[in-house]
Amino acid sequence: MILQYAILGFLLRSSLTGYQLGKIFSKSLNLVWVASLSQIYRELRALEKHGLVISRQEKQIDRPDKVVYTITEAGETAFRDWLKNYPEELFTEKRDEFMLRVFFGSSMGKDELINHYKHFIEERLEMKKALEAAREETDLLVKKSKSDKDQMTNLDNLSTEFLYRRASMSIETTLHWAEQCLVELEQL
Amino acid sequence: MILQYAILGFLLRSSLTGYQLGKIFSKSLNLVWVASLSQIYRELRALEKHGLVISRQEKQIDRPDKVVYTITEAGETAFRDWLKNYPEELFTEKRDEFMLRVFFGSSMGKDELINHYKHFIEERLEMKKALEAAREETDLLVKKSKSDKDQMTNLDNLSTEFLYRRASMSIETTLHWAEQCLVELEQL
DNA sequence: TTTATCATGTAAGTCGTTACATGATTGA
DNA sequence: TCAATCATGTAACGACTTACATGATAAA
Repeated sequence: MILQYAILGFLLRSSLTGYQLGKIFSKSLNLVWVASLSQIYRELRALEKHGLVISRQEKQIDRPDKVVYTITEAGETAFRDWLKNYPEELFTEKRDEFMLRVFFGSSMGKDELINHYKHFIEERLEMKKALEAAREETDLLVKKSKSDKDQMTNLDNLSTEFLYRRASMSIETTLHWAEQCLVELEQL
Repeated sequence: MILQYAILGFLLRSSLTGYQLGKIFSKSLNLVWVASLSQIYRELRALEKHGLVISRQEKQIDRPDKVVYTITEAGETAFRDWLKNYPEELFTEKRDEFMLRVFFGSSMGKDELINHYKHFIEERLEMKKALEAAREETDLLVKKSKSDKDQMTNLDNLSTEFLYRRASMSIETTLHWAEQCLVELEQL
Protein backbone atom coordinates (compact mmCIF):
# COMPACT_ATOMS: atom_id res chain seq x y z
CA MET A 1 0.00 0.00 0.00
CA ILE A 2 1.52 3.22 -1.21
CA LEU A 3 -0.24 5.44 1.32
CA GLN A 4 1.60 3.59 4.08
CA TYR A 5 4.93 4.51 2.52
CA ALA A 6 3.91 8.13 2.24
CA ILE A 7 3.08 8.11 5.95
CA LEU A 8 6.39 6.48 6.77
CA GLY A 9 8.13 9.11 4.69
CA PHE A 10 6.71 11.88 6.83
CA LEU A 11 7.32 10.05 10.09
CA LEU A 12 10.95 9.70 9.09
CA ARG A 13 11.25 13.48 9.37
CA SER A 14 9.49 13.69 12.73
CA SER A 15 7.01 11.92 14.97
CA LEU A 16 3.44 12.99 14.33
CA THR A 17 -0.18 12.36 15.26
CA GLY A 18 -2.75 11.21 12.72
CA TYR A 19 -4.29 14.63 12.75
CA GLN A 20 -0.98 16.34 12.04
CA LEU A 21 -0.35 13.92 9.20
CA GLY A 22 -3.72 14.85 7.76
CA LYS A 23 -2.72 18.51 7.78
CA ILE A 24 0.62 17.82 6.18
CA PHE A 25 -1.00 15.72 3.48
CA SER A 26 -3.51 18.36 2.53
CA LYS A 27 -0.93 21.11 2.56
CA SER A 28 2.11 19.61 0.92
CA LEU A 29 0.96 16.51 -0.92
CA ASN A 30 -2.48 17.46 -2.12
CA LEU A 31 -1.39 17.71 -5.74
CA VAL A 32 0.17 14.31 -5.67
CA TRP A 33 -1.62 12.03 -3.27
CA VAL A 34 -4.87 12.77 -1.46
CA ALA A 35 -5.63 11.01 1.81
CA SER A 36 -8.55 11.44 4.16
CA LEU A 37 -8.11 11.49 7.92
CA SER A 38 -9.97 8.24 8.50
CA GLN A 39 -7.73 6.57 5.97
CA ILE A 40 -4.64 7.86 7.72
CA TYR A 41 -5.86 6.64 11.12
CA ARG A 42 -6.54 3.19 9.72
CA GLU A 43 -3.17 2.91 8.02
CA LEU A 44 -1.38 4.08 11.17
CA ARG A 45 -3.01 1.23 13.08
CA ALA A 46 -2.05 -1.20 10.32
CA LEU A 47 1.53 0.07 10.35
CA GLU A 48 1.71 -0.36 14.12
CA LYS A 49 0.37 -3.92 13.87
CA HIS A 50 3.25 -4.71 11.52
CA GLY A 51 5.78 -3.05 13.79
CA LEU A 52 6.73 -0.28 11.35
CA VAL A 53 5.64 2.48 13.73
CA ILE A 54 5.02 2.74 17.47
CA SER A 55 2.57 4.98 19.26
CA ARG A 56 2.55 6.63 22.63
CA GLN A 57 -0.32 8.41 24.36
CA GLU A 58 0.29 12.01 25.34
CA LYS A 59 -1.95 13.63 27.91
CA GLN A 60 -3.11 17.18 27.33
CA ILE A 61 -5.07 19.41 29.65
CA ASP A 62 -6.73 21.85 27.33
CA ARG A 63 -7.20 19.48 24.37
CA PRO A 64 -8.08 15.81 23.98
CA ASP A 65 -5.18 13.43 24.52
CA LYS A 66 -3.19 12.66 21.44
CA VAL A 67 -1.49 9.62 20.01
CA VAL A 68 1.97 10.34 18.64
CA TYR A 69 3.41 7.90 16.11
CA THR A 70 7.11 7.27 15.69
CA ILE A 71 8.77 5.29 12.93
CA THR A 72 10.71 2.18 13.97
CA GLU A 73 13.90 0.82 12.43
CA ALA A 74 11.84 -1.77 10.57
CA GLY A 75 9.70 1.06 9.28
CA GLU A 76 12.67 3.02 8.07
CA THR A 77 14.01 -0.02 6.29
CA ALA A 78 10.66 -0.68 4.64
CA PHE A 79 10.41 2.92 3.47
CA ARG A 80 13.93 3.05 2.08
CA ASP A 81 13.46 -0.27 0.30
CA TRP A 82 10.30 0.96 -1.33
CA LEU A 83 11.87 4.25 -2.31
CA LYS A 84 15.06 2.99 -3.84
CA ASN A 85 13.50 0.39 -6.14
CA TYR A 86 11.75 1.71 -9.20
CA PRO A 87 8.54 -0.35 -9.38
CA GLU A 88 7.64 -2.59 -12.31
CA GLU A 89 4.41 -0.69 -12.52
CA LEU A 90 3.92 2.83 -11.27
CA PHE A 91 0.57 3.46 -9.73
CA THR A 92 -1.22 6.11 -11.78
CA GLU A 93 -4.92 6.60 -11.70
CA LYS A 94 -6.66 7.43 -14.89
CA ARG A 95 -10.31 8.13 -14.53
CA ASP A 96 -11.10 11.50 -15.99
CA GLU A 97 -14.72 12.52 -16.19
CA PHE A 98 -14.13 15.41 -18.53
CA MET A 99 -12.40 13.20 -21.08
CA LEU A 100 -15.26 10.75 -20.79
CA ARG A 101 -17.67 13.54 -21.61
CA VAL A 102 -15.53 14.56 -24.56
CA PHE A 103 -15.52 10.95 -25.70
CA PHE A 104 -19.30 10.97 -25.78
CA GLY A 105 -19.26 14.45 -27.26
CA SER A 106 -21.14 13.43 -30.38
CA SER A 107 -24.09 12.46 -28.20
CA MET A 108 -24.22 16.08 -27.09
CA GLY A 109 -25.10 18.97 -29.28
CA LYS A 110 -22.27 21.14 -30.53
CA ASP A 111 -23.33 24.01 -28.28
CA GLU A 112 -23.43 21.82 -25.20
CA LEU A 113 -19.97 20.56 -25.98
CA ILE A 114 -18.68 24.09 -26.41
CA ASN A 115 -20.25 24.97 -23.07
CA HIS A 116 -18.38 22.08 -21.49
CA TYR A 117 -15.07 23.30 -22.83
CA LYS A 118 -15.72 26.83 -21.62
CA HIS A 119 -16.48 25.62 -18.12
CA PHE A 120 -13.42 23.44 -18.21
CA ILE A 121 -11.18 26.33 -19.24
CA GLU A 122 -12.59 28.54 -16.48
CA GLU A 123 -11.77 25.88 -13.93
CA ARG A 124 -8.21 25.42 -15.15
CA LEU A 125 -7.63 29.18 -14.99
CA GLU A 126 -8.69 29.13 -11.36
CA MET A 127 -6.49 26.15 -10.66
CA LYS A 128 -3.62 28.00 -12.24
CA LYS A 129 -4.10 30.96 -9.93
CA ALA A 130 -4.44 28.71 -6.88
CA LEU A 131 -1.27 26.88 -7.81
CA GLU A 132 0.71 30.08 -8.25
CA ALA A 133 -0.48 31.30 -4.86
CA ALA A 134 0.52 28.04 -3.20
CA ARG A 135 3.89 28.19 -4.88
CA GLU A 136 4.62 31.68 -3.65
CA GLU A 137 3.62 30.67 -0.16
CA THR A 138 6.08 27.80 -0.01
CA ASP A 139 8.74 30.02 -1.56
CA LEU A 140 8.30 32.42 1.32
CA LEU A 141 8.57 29.60 3.83
CA VAL A 142 11.78 28.39 2.25
CA LYS A 143 13.31 31.86 2.26
CA LYS A 144 12.40 32.32 5.89
CA SER A 145 13.91 29.06 7.05
CA LYS A 146 17.05 28.90 4.94
CA SER A 147 19.94 31.17 4.25
CA ASP A 148 20.47 32.36 0.70
CA LYS A 149 23.36 30.04 0.15
CA ASP A 150 21.34 26.94 0.91
CA GLN A 151 18.57 27.79 -1.47
CA MET A 152 18.10 25.41 -4.37
CA THR A 153 21.34 23.63 -3.59
CA ASN A 154 19.76 20.63 -1.95
CA LEU A 155 17.56 17.88 -3.32
CA ASP A 156 14.67 18.79 -1.09
CA ASN A 157 14.03 22.26 -2.46
CA LEU A 158 14.79 21.14 -5.98
CA SER A 159 12.26 18.33 -5.77
CA THR A 160 9.62 20.70 -4.46
CA GLU A 161 10.39 23.00 -7.35
CA PHE A 162 10.09 20.09 -9.81
CA LEU A 163 6.75 19.16 -8.35
CA TYR A 164 5.29 22.63 -8.78
CA ARG A 165 6.79 22.90 -12.20
CA ARG A 166 5.11 19.71 -13.32
CA ALA A 167 1.74 20.78 -11.97
CA SER A 168 2.10 24.14 -13.64
CA MET A 169 3.19 22.72 -16.99
CA SER A 170 0.38 20.24 -16.88
CA ILE A 171 -2.25 22.91 -16.35
CA GLU A 172 -0.72 25.08 -19.05
CA THR A 173 -0.79 22.26 -21.58
CA THR A 174 -4.35 21.38 -20.70
CA LEU A 175 -5.35 25.00 -21.20
CA HIS A 176 -3.70 25.17 -24.60
CA TRP A 177 -5.39 21.96 -25.59
CA ALA A 178 -8.86 23.04 -24.48
CA GLU A 179 -8.55 26.46 -26.12
CA GLN A 180 -7.49 24.91 -29.39
CA CYS A 181 -10.40 22.42 -29.22
CA LEU A 182 -12.76 25.30 -28.61
CA VAL A 183 -11.51 27.19 -31.66
CA GLU A 184 -11.92 24.15 -33.90
CA LEU A 185 -15.36 23.39 -32.53
CA GLU A 186 -16.56 26.92 -33.13
CA GLN A 187 -15.24 26.82 -36.69
CA LEU A 188 -17.38 23.75 -37.37
CA MET B 1 -21.85 6.46 -10.56
CA ILE B 2 -19.99 7.62 -13.62
CA LEU B 3 -19.18 4.14 -14.92
CA GLN B 4 -22.89 3.53 -15.38
CA TYR B 5 -23.15 6.53 -17.65
CA ALA B 6 -20.20 5.36 -19.69
CA ILE B 7 -21.93 2.00 -20.15
CA LEU B 8 -25.17 3.71 -21.13
CA GLY B 9 -23.23 5.79 -23.63
CA PHE B 10 -21.99 2.68 -25.42
CA LEU B 11 -25.36 0.94 -25.25
CA LEU B 12 -26.90 3.97 -26.93
CA ARG B 13 -24.85 3.13 -30.01
CA SER B 14 -25.73 -0.57 -30.00
CA SER B 15 -26.86 -3.41 -27.75
CA LEU B 16 -23.95 -5.28 -26.23
CA THR B 17 -22.99 -8.04 -23.81
CA GLY B 18 -20.91 -7.39 -20.72
CA TYR B 19 -17.99 -9.09 -22.35
CA GLN B 20 -18.21 -6.91 -25.44
CA LEU B 21 -18.40 -3.82 -23.26
CA GLY B 22 -15.23 -4.93 -21.54
CA LYS B 23 -13.47 -5.16 -24.89
CA ILE B 24 -14.72 -1.76 -25.97
CA PHE B 25 -13.61 -0.18 -22.72
CA SER B 26 -10.11 -1.54 -22.94
CA LYS B 27 -9.78 -0.61 -26.58
CA SER B 28 -11.34 2.80 -26.89
CA LEU B 29 -11.61 4.20 -23.40
CA ASN B 30 -8.52 2.86 -21.75
CA LEU B 31 -6.82 6.25 -21.67
CA VAL B 32 -9.79 7.86 -20.06
CA TRP B 33 -11.68 5.44 -17.87
CA VAL B 34 -10.57 1.97 -16.90
CA ALA B 35 -13.17 -0.63 -15.98
CA SER B 36 -12.74 -4.29 -15.13
CA LEU B 37 -15.13 -6.95 -16.36
CA SER B 38 -16.48 -7.77 -12.93
CA GLN B 39 -17.26 -4.12 -12.44
CA ILE B 40 -19.10 -3.96 -15.74
CA TYR B 41 -21.17 -7.05 -14.98
CA ARG B 42 -22.18 -5.62 -11.64
CA GLU B 43 -23.12 -2.23 -13.02
CA LEU B 44 -25.16 -3.83 -15.80
CA ARG B 45 -27.20 -5.66 -13.18
CA ALA B 46 -27.62 -2.45 -11.20
CA LEU B 47 -28.71 -0.60 -14.33
CA GLU B 48 -31.27 -3.29 -15.11
CA LYS B 49 -32.62 -3.14 -11.56
CA HIS B 50 -33.26 0.57 -12.09
CA GLY B 51 -34.88 0.00 -15.47
CA LEU B 52 -32.22 1.84 -17.47
CA VAL B 53 -31.31 -1.24 -19.52
CA ILE B 54 -33.01 -4.55 -20.32
CA SER B 55 -31.35 -7.88 -20.98
CA ARG B 56 -32.25 -10.85 -23.10
CA GLN B 57 -30.61 -14.26 -23.13
CA GLU B 58 -29.27 -15.47 -26.43
CA LYS B 59 -28.56 -19.14 -26.92
CA GLN B 60 -25.44 -20.15 -28.78
CA ILE B 61 -24.43 -23.63 -29.84
CA ASP B 62 -20.67 -23.39 -30.09
CA ARG B 63 -20.13 -20.80 -27.34
CA PRO B 64 -21.64 -20.19 -23.91
CA ASP B 65 -24.96 -18.38 -23.97
CA LYS B 66 -24.71 -14.64 -23.82
CA VAL B 67 -26.73 -11.87 -22.19
CA VAL B 68 -27.33 -8.92 -24.47
CA TYR B 69 -28.16 -5.58 -22.87
CA THR B 70 -30.24 -2.89 -24.53
CA ILE B 71 -30.75 0.65 -23.30
CA THR B 72 -34.31 1.69 -22.41
CA GLU B 73 -35.91 5.08 -22.90
CA ALA B 74 -35.38 5.84 -19.23
CA GLY B 75 -31.74 4.92 -19.71
CA GLU B 76 -31.38 7.23 -22.66
CA THR B 77 -32.94 10.07 -20.71
CA ALA B 78 -30.63 9.45 -17.75
CA PHE B 79 -27.59 9.43 -20.00
CA ARG B 80 -28.52 12.61 -21.85
CA ASP B 81 -29.30 14.37 -18.58
CA TRP B 82 -25.94 13.47 -17.18
CA LEU B 83 -24.14 14.46 -20.34
CA LYS B 84 -25.71 17.83 -20.91
CA ASN B 85 -25.13 19.23 -17.40
CA TYR B 86 -21.60 20.24 -16.56
CA PRO B 87 -21.07 18.89 -13.02
CA GLU B 88 -20.28 21.09 -10.02
CA GLU B 89 -17.25 18.90 -9.48
CA LEU B 90 -15.57 16.88 -12.17
CA PHE B 91 -14.32 13.53 -11.03
CA THR B 92 -10.55 13.49 -11.50
CA GLU B 93 -8.29 11.15 -9.67
CA LYS B 94 -4.92 12.38 -8.61
CA ARG B 95 -2.74 9.78 -7.05
CA ASP B 96 0.58 9.61 -8.78
CA GLU B 97 3.23 7.33 -7.39
CA PHE B 98 6.07 8.85 -9.35
CA MET B 99 5.35 12.33 -8.01
CA LEU B 100 5.21 10.87 -4.53
CA ARG B 101 8.66 9.42 -5.06
CA VAL B 102 9.90 12.76 -6.34
CA PHE B 103 8.40 14.39 -3.26
CA PHE B 104 10.46 12.12 -1.06
CA GLY B 105 13.42 12.53 -3.36
CA SER B 106 15.64 13.98 -0.66
CA SER B 107 15.33 10.70 1.23
CA MET B 108 16.92 9.01 -1.76
CA GLY B 109 20.43 9.57 -2.90
CA LYS B 110 20.97 11.79 -5.90
CA ASP B 111 21.94 8.82 -8.06
CA GLU B 112 18.85 6.87 -7.12
CA LEU B 113 16.70 9.85 -7.97
CA ILE B 114 18.42 10.22 -11.34
CA ASN B 115 17.81 6.54 -11.93
CA HIS B 116 14.14 7.06 -11.23
CA TYR B 117 13.90 9.86 -13.77
CA LYS B 118 15.67 7.79 -16.40
CA HIS B 119 13.27 4.90 -15.92
CA PHE B 120 10.37 7.30 -16.04
CA ILE B 121 11.54 8.85 -19.31
CA GLU B 122 12.00 5.41 -20.85
CA GLU B 123 8.45 4.51 -19.97
CA ARG B 124 7.00 7.72 -21.39
CA LEU B 125 8.87 7.15 -24.65
CA GLU B 126 7.27 3.73 -24.91
CA MET B 127 3.87 5.16 -24.09
CA LYS B 128 4.39 7.72 -26.80
CA LYS B 129 5.08 5.02 -29.38
CA ALA B 130 2.11 2.96 -28.23
CA LEU B 131 -0.16 5.96 -28.45
CA GLU B 132 0.97 6.82 -31.96
CA ALA B 133 0.36 3.24 -33.04
CA ALA B 134 -3.14 3.25 -31.55
CA ARG B 135 -3.87 6.54 -33.23
CA GLU B 136 -2.85 5.30 -36.65
CA GLU B 137 -4.98 2.23 -36.17
CA THR B 138 -8.13 4.21 -35.47
CA ASP B 139 -7.29 6.55 -38.34
CA LEU B 140 -7.28 3.56 -40.65
CA LEU B 141 -10.62 2.40 -39.30
CA VAL B 142 -12.13 5.82 -39.87
CA LYS B 143 -10.82 6.01 -43.44
CA LYS B 144 -12.20 2.58 -44.19
CA SER B 145 -15.67 3.32 -42.89
CA LYS B 146 -16.17 6.88 -44.07
CA SER B 147 -15.88 8.71 -47.34
CA ASP B 148 -13.31 11.48 -47.62
CA LYS B 149 -15.94 14.17 -47.44
CA ASP B 150 -17.22 13.01 -44.07
CA GLN B 151 -13.83 12.97 -42.44
CA MET B 152 -13.39 15.40 -39.57
CA THR B 153 -16.64 17.08 -40.37
CA ASN B 154 -18.59 15.50 -37.57
CA LEU B 155 -18.28 15.80 -33.81
CA ASP B 156 -17.51 12.14 -33.37
CA ASN B 157 -14.24 12.07 -35.27
CA LEU B 158 -13.27 15.46 -33.97
CA SER B 159 -13.76 14.36 -30.36
CA THR B 160 -11.68 11.26 -30.95
CA GLU B 161 -9.00 13.45 -32.44
CA PHE B 162 -9.17 15.78 -29.40
CA LEU B 163 -8.80 12.84 -27.09
CA TYR B 164 -5.67 11.55 -28.76
CA ARG B 165 -4.28 15.03 -28.99
CA ARG B 166 -4.65 15.57 -25.27
CA ALA B 167 -3.00 12.26 -24.45
CA SER B 168 -0.18 13.05 -26.83
CA MET B 169 0.34 16.59 -25.53
CA SER B 170 0.30 15.33 -22.00
CA ILE B 171 3.01 12.77 -22.65
CA GLU B 172 5.09 15.31 -24.53
CA THR B 173 4.91 17.80 -21.67
CA THR B 174 5.76 15.14 -19.13
CA LEU B 175 8.78 14.17 -21.21
CA HIS B 176 10.03 17.73 -21.43
CA TRP B 177 9.56 18.15 -17.73
CA ALA B 178 11.40 14.98 -16.81
CA GLU B 179 14.27 15.67 -19.18
CA GLN B 180 14.72 19.15 -17.77
CA CYS B 181 14.66 17.78 -14.22
CA LEU B 182 17.30 15.26 -15.18
CA VAL B 183 19.59 17.95 -16.59
CA GLU B 184 19.29 20.06 -13.44
CA LEU B 185 19.83 17.07 -11.19
CA GLU B 186 22.96 16.05 -13.02
CA GLN B 187 24.33 19.60 -12.81
CA LEU B 188 23.99 19.45 -9.05
C1' DT C 1 0.24 -28.31 -27.10
C1' DT C 2 -0.44 -24.26 -25.21
C1' DT C 3 -2.32 -19.83 -25.47
C1' DA C 4 -5.99 -16.74 -26.56
C1' DT C 5 -10.72 -15.72 -27.17
C1' DC C 6 -15.53 -16.15 -26.07
C1' DA C 7 -18.69 -15.75 -22.08
C1' DT C 8 -20.39 -15.68 -17.66
C1' DG C 9 -20.14 -14.82 -13.06
C1' DT C 10 -18.99 -15.23 -7.57
C1' DA C 11 -16.31 -14.25 -3.49
C1' DA C 12 -13.11 -12.07 -0.80
C1' DG C 13 -10.64 -8.46 0.24
C1' DT C 14 -8.66 -3.74 -0.19
C1' DC C 15 -9.07 1.01 -0.65
C1' DG C 16 -11.62 5.17 -0.21
C1' DT C 17 -15.48 8.33 1.10
C1' DT C 18 -19.02 10.09 4.10
C1' DA C 19 -21.47 10.43 8.17
C1' DC C 20 -21.50 10.32 13.00
C1' DA C 21 -19.75 11.27 17.77
C1' DT C 22 -17.47 14.06 21.38
C1' DG C 23 -15.96 18.32 23.43
C1' DA C 24 -12.88 22.19 24.48
C1' DT C 25 -10.74 26.60 22.63
C1' DT C 26 -10.14 30.48 19.76
C1' DG C 27 -11.14 34.04 16.62
C1' DA C 28 -14.53 36.82 13.83
C1' DT D 1 -22.79 33.82 18.97
C1' DC D 2 -21.30 31.11 15.43
C1' DA D 3 -17.90 28.88 12.88
C1' DA D 4 -13.46 27.00 12.77
C1' DT D 5 -9.80 24.46 14.66
C1' DC D 6 -7.77 20.92 17.57
C1' DA D 7 -7.98 15.90 18.31
C1' DT D 8 -9.58 11.53 18.25
C1' DG D 9 -11.79 7.95 16.30
C1' DT D 10 -15.88 4.35 14.64
C1' DA D 11 -19.31 2.61 11.38
C1' DA D 12 -21.26 1.99 7.22
C1' DC D 13 -21.05 2.00 2.75
C1' DG D 14 -19.31 2.31 -2.03
C1' DA D 15 -15.91 1.36 -5.56
C1' DC D 16 -12.44 -1.42 -7.36
C1' DT D 17 -9.20 -5.37 -7.74
C1' DT D 18 -7.89 -10.04 -7.77
C1' DA D 19 -8.58 -14.72 -7.57
C1' DC D 20 -11.39 -18.43 -8.58
C1' DA D 21 -14.57 -21.29 -11.42
C1' DT D 22 -16.32 -23.32 -15.80
C1' DG D 23 -15.75 -24.90 -20.45
C1' DA D 24 -15.84 -24.70 -25.42
C1' DT D 25 -13.22 -23.35 -29.91
C1' DA D 26 -9.59 -21.72 -32.81
C1' DA D 27 -5.16 -20.26 -33.89
C1' DA D 28 -0.06 -20.29 -33.19
